[in-house]
Amino acid sequence: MFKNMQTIYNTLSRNKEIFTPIVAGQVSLYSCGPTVYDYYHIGNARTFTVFDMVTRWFTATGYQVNYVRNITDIDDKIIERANENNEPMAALTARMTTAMFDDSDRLKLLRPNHSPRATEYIDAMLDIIKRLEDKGIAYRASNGDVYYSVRGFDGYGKLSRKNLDDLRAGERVAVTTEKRDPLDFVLWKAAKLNEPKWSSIFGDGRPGWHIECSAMCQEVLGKEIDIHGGGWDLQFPHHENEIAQSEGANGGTFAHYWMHAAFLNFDQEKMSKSVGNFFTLREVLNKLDSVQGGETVRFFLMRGHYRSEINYSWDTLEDARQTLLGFYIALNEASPESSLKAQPIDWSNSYGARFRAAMEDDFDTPAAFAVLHELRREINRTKSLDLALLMMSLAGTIGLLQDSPSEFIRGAATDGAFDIESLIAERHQAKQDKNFARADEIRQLLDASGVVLEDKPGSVTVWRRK
RNA sequence: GGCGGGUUAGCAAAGUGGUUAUGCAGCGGAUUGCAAAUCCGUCUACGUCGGUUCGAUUCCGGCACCCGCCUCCA
Repeated sequence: MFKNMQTIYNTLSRNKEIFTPIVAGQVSLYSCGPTVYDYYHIGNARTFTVFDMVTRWFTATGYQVNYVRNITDIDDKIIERANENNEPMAALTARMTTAMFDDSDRLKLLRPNHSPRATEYIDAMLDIIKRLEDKGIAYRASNGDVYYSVRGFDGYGKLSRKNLDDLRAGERVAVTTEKRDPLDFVLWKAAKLNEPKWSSIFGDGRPGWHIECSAMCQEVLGKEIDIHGGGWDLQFPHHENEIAQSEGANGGTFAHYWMHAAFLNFDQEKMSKSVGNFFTLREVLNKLDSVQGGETVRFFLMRGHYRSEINYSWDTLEDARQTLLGFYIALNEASPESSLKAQPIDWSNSYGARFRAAMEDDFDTPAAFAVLHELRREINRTKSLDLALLMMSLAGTIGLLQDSPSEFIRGAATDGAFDIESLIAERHQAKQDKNFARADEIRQLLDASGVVLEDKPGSVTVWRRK
């Protein structure tokens, strides 16, 4: 039933190609999730939003998507933070996992089909490590760690197009004498004092970071998946290492397509926790209107193509909000009373066809939005309910414009201590009395507290948030 | 040093070998008591130097600048 072309940027080939799933009509998607030691920042939010968009789009066009986003709940940073907080590690990760889902709900992210936690897959990790050891591409070091031997896997570097000798030339990693090659990475870390540990045939210890994703992906989705995603910074070494581990242990092709979301920058620089120039999503949302904020951030994050870096600033966020508001105003004008519900889409429609063509060209959301803007103009011209339904249905395929227009445009309660309706009534009377000075005074009063009045035909005045 | 990405009008952001991207802002007009919203119209582009071509922002090469990865990182 679904025959149209899909192209996905494939970082292995550098070319756009026709997307061909392993099983017709189904998409298995694994995206690296957060390490739950703190609230996540809006850079993380971008990546999550990208894969939420991908999931929704595939679903909207007839695929059955199995979307997995893991939760890393064992890691150096978690241990460190738990110690700092004097809090049990499990309490910290539980708290941050809950916060992560709360924040994600506010961003209107769909819950992934599965959100596996690393600590629940230790056995699967150990099993992979054992198989790698059996194949001679993992080895036990004298300090009790188990390492992956990058020289033992032919394809090492194929994703990030790095070669081992170049990497050696620029080596900046402190060389551990335990490693046979400086680029070998740890699969199993020998237990240390006061750190969580699991017993294993390799001795007590805990897993390295990279093996966690290989194991969770394999256990939940299988040894071969359609799409693997994450942020650009994960391409090397994390994803390269995942390939080395999974293909090293299982053979075959681990992931058929790799999608990497570009960075969200601040002051033209990558936003990251290690640099400290980051804003948490909840911090940003708390500064925005509680009704409009979530979708504003979501829309802002999708205004750039997922492979292009975008810059976060208050101005670009506000620009996104104004634009989004314009869509909702058009919907509200077309359907002031009833709330709209997304409908099945007629893709042969000119707008639908072009929106779809844009999305199928490697998820070109900016081009898709251009089509929505055309629709918006036509809706404003005609007040067509059908077109309004089409616009919100199209936008709905990627999780936008699903709120009640009348509620969205008004936003949360205003901070001014005004009875807006009675002021509107008073202004209406003033206008009838030709007392325009008072009428304007009322409008300015409300405007100062962020409420805009609009006079409609038939002596109707409506208000919305500025 | 190795590898990768980028440079589009005031800002944001797509895309294309020749024909309007788009949004926000600006300007002119319609509408309005005045506004707002909306509609109509409209001005600012493709880093730089060469090459290929009838024609390049778009392909190729050099250069400059910016960013990222190579260390935990979305």
